[in-house]
Amino acid sequence: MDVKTLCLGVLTMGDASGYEIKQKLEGSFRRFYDASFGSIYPALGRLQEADQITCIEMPQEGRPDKKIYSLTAQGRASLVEELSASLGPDRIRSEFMASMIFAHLIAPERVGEAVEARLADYRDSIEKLEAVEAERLASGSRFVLGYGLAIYRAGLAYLEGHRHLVEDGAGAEAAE
Amino acid sequence: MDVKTLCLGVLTMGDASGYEIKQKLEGSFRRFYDASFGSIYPALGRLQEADQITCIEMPQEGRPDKKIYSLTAQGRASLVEELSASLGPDRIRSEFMASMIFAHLIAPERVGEAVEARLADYRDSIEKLEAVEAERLASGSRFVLGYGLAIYRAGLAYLEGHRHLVEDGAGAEAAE
DNA sequence: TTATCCATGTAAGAAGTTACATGATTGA
DNA sequence: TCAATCATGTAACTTCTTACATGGATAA
Repeated sequence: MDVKTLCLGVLTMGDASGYEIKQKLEGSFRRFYDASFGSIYPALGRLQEADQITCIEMPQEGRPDKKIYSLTAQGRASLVEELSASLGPDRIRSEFMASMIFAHLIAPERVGEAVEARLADYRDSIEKLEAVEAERLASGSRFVLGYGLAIYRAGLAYLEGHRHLVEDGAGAEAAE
Repeated sequence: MDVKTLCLGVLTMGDASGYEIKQKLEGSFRRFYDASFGSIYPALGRLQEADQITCIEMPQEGRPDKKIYSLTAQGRASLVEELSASLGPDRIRSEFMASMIFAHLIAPERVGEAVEARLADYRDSIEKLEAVEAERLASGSRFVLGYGLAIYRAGLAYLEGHRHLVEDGAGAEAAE
C-alpha cells in the first residue's frame, strides 16, 4: 500500500492538511503503515493532479499557508477500488527475529539486552493499545486494534516463555 | 537489515552461491526477510570487494560458472558487530489490516473474500511451520520457528473470533 | 537558550524490485 | 511444446527516507 492510498484513506475520516495526515498516521495505525513528509507532500500533489483530491488554501501568518485537502468522488472511488483488489501478504520485518537465528554468535549480554528491549517494547505497545477507548471506535478500527493486541500479547507470552532458548548457552562461539 | 547482512548470515550456515543464498532465504526465514537476485548479486560483489567474503569459481557446462562464496574472519566479525548493535523495531506491513479499517467502504463479498484468503494463508503457514522437525534445529532457529507459530496461531484465533466486526454491516456505504 | 510545534516543500541518495539478456537440461 | 530449474548479471525504474531550506511562536 503506497503513500497515495494511505492519504486517501486518512482523508475519508475528514479533510486534512499534509501535516495533519502525518499526525493521524502516527496515531492509530502507525504499526501498519507510516510515511514521512518527504513522501506525503509529493503524494498529495500527484493526487490533486489526478483530481482525486481538492485543496483549499488557508492563509496563515508567519508560516506557509495551510492546504486543506478533501476527497473527490473519483478519489473515493479509486480508494475503494484499491481496497477491493487483492491484498498483498502480511510482511513482518523483524531485525530481532532475524538476529536471534544467530544468537549463538552474539555475546550473551547483548542477547539479554535485545530480549529485554523487545519485552519492554511489547509491554509499552500493549499498554498504549489498552488505553484506547475501543467502544468509541468504528468497528473496522476496533477490529484492527484488537488484532494488534492479540498479536502483541502472543508475542510477549512467547518471548517470556522461550527466551531461554536464545539466552542459555548463548555466546558459545562469541566467547571463544 | 540489508541484503549484505542477510548474505553474511546465510553464509555462516555454510558456503553457498548467490543462487543458493536466495533459496535458503526462501526456506526458513522468508517471513522475516527476502531478497531478489537483483539485490543479492550486487551485494555479494560489494562484500567481496570489502574482503568480507571470498569466492571460488566452479566451472560448469552450459551455464555460467558457479561462484561459491565463503565468509572471511572479517566478514564474520562484521556480522557479529551488526547483530550486536541495537536492533530496529519490528514492523508489520499488512495491507489486509490497513484495508479493514475501511471495511465499511468495501463491498461485503470482497471483505468476506479477503478474510477467507487471510484465514487460508494463516492455516497454510501454520501447517508448514508445524511440518518442520524442530528438534533438529539449532536453538536460535527453533526459537524463531516457535515465535512464528505463536503469532500465526494468535492471528488465526483472533480472525476467527472477530471477523464479524468487519463482515456484519459491511458495505453500508458501498451499497449506496 | 534550546527544543518543539506548526507548515510546506525540494533534492539527493539509499535500497530495493522487475524485467531483461543468455542458454543448456529436464520433466510434464 | 512449454515451463521450470539452474546460474549469473545489468539496467531501468520505483519508492521511500533523510537532510535541507524557511521561519515565527511557544514552552522548558
